[in-house]
Amino acid sequence: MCFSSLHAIFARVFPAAERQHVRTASTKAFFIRRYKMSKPVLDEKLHKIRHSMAHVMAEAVLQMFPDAQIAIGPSIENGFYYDFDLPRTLVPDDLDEITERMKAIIVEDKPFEKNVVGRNEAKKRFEKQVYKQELIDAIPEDEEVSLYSQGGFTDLCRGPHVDSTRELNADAFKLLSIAGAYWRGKETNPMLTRIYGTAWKNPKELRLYLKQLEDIEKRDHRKLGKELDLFSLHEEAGPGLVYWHPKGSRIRLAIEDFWRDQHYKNGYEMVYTPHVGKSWLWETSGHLDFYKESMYPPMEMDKADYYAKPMNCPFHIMIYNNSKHSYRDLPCRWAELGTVYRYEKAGALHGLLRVRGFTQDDAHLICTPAQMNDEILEVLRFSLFMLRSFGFQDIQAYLSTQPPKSVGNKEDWDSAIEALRKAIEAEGLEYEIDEGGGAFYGPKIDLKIKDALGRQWQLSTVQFDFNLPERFDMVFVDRDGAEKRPFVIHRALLGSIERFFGVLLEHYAGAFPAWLAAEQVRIIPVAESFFDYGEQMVRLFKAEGFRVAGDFSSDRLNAKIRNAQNEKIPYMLILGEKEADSRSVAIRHRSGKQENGVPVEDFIIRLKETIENREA
RNA sequence: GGGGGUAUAGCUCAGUUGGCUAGGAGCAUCGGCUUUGUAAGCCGAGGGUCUGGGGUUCGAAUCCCCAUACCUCCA
Repeated sequence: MCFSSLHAIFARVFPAAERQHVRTASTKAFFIRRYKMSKPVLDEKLHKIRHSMAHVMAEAVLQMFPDAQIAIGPSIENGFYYDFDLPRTLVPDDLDEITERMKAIIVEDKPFEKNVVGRNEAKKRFEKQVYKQELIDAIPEDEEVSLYSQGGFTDLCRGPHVDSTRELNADAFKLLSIAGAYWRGKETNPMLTRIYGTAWKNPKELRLYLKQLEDIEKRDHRKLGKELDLFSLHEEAGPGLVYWHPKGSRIRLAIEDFWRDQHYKNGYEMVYTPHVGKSWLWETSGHLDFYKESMYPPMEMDKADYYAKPMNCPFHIMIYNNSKHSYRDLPCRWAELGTVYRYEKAGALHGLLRVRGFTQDDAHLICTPAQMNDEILEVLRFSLFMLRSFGFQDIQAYLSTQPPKSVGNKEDWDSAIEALRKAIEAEGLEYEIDEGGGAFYGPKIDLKIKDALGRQWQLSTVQFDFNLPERFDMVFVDRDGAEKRPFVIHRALLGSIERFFGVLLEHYAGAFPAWLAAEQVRIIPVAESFFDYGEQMVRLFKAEGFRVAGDFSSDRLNAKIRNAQNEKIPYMLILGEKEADSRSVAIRHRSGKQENGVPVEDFIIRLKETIENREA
């Protein structure tokens, strides 16, 4: 095999199952590039406003630092940025001054004027601007070089802009942050200072957007995880490694129980495999050639190197290769909640969303070529069922096809891609094709969901592998007695449990539906004299299989309700004289809705149904 | 890995231009009292190497340097 940048390819997509993605502007940009997503309906006016704001900001910054080098300043989703090379680093207070200067420029009502100039003139105009020189050189010969000016500021720019700064609203923008950014996004280039801002047509839109940012902050899984006592991370014990607390574990187990249950119902078997493997395994799989930098360093024992597993696939293949397989045994569908370890760069770690140790809801489908179509259709159907079960209805598919450099023959690729495409269409999913975007070892489907705030997250992935069967010399004995190569399909439905949990936590803002809630029912006696009845109820609900706890503290009723409400427990049962006398419960729903005098047995039946149906 | 920011009690945070021994606050915890109806009952107690290490200074939570982690952005 000879691939020019195999490592890069491998790192980018190897079991895409496992690539973790963080929700950031850059990730969004990444997806847009990668999947050539249909552009969102662009509001031309907003685009002009934001782009023009960037120029105004550049003018303001140049007023403060006449010697600043200016790089690029585009409009982006929700706003704009501009990159500068400044004589000193900016501090947050500088944003206030820049903002004031921008407001002053805006009210001056300066027209934006376009000038098409020759290359040489452009280079002369930006004599002292090294980045602009580079940009001018990069403009293709057949393209015009245009300059835009407002007042005293001129920038090399393709446009378009608003006609005058008057069209910008001085109260509808806000500078948000200062960040470092590499010139042209290359790690080896100098680091520039980037200022991010948001800009809108009017102050009301700005307020709405800032409110939305607040909402996102409130739902932050790191914050909720702490408040609800679900999980923690400990720098002194190793960054990027998750500790699941009892309440978080209950929710996780609810997810996993459902997951296992559904896998058995869908024809899977569970396997367990080791957490470490000798270098032979990783040499055979190719990981040591192409993935080593993402692996934990080896542990030496008995003169052999052992590596913590970054993926589960080689282990599943070992099980397969342990015996001869007839075509009659296939397909094998082997699933494992396999915990893997990967070295993520320090700056990349982020709560549960990007960690160094995580549990994939992994499975490998090993099938004959003839079974491929059915397997793909089935696994896609199963993925959708799982995602919908967790409350995600808005799902989009991305199909990635054969890149220029790849293993396997063209016919296999084509038929695999065709199978993936047919399956997507059979399920009636919206999808986009990323031509040449597959891994070097096979095409894939990724599924992305939209959460309660409309943010996209990639969860499921279904990925062909024409590489590992070769490397491990996997075979099955066909009807004609000949040994043939099976197909291997990697797939993860939820992605990783850690990441999925983080997404779910933000999606529900911590208020999990009853079937997932760490505590489903809180028993609250109104006074000490009803503790007996309360304890009786706790025993009863436990015996019925519910996750229940009683509040027998000396707090007053109001405080008990407040605590349960803050813990986002779906049902509070308030018990006093009336209830004890009639063996009933007064139900306070998390929503605030109240039902009094419900017979205990009735409530138990109802709650069982709610949980069984996975209702909110 | 790089730029910038941050690090004070279990949590959320005060702590002025460096000035007595952090007389820190609320929540949480513990103890006592109290408690019959839908989002905080009262009183008291314990809890800190101010992230770690170095430096400046008569004196450092406060200023400087290094390290670590976290946040954010870039990759």
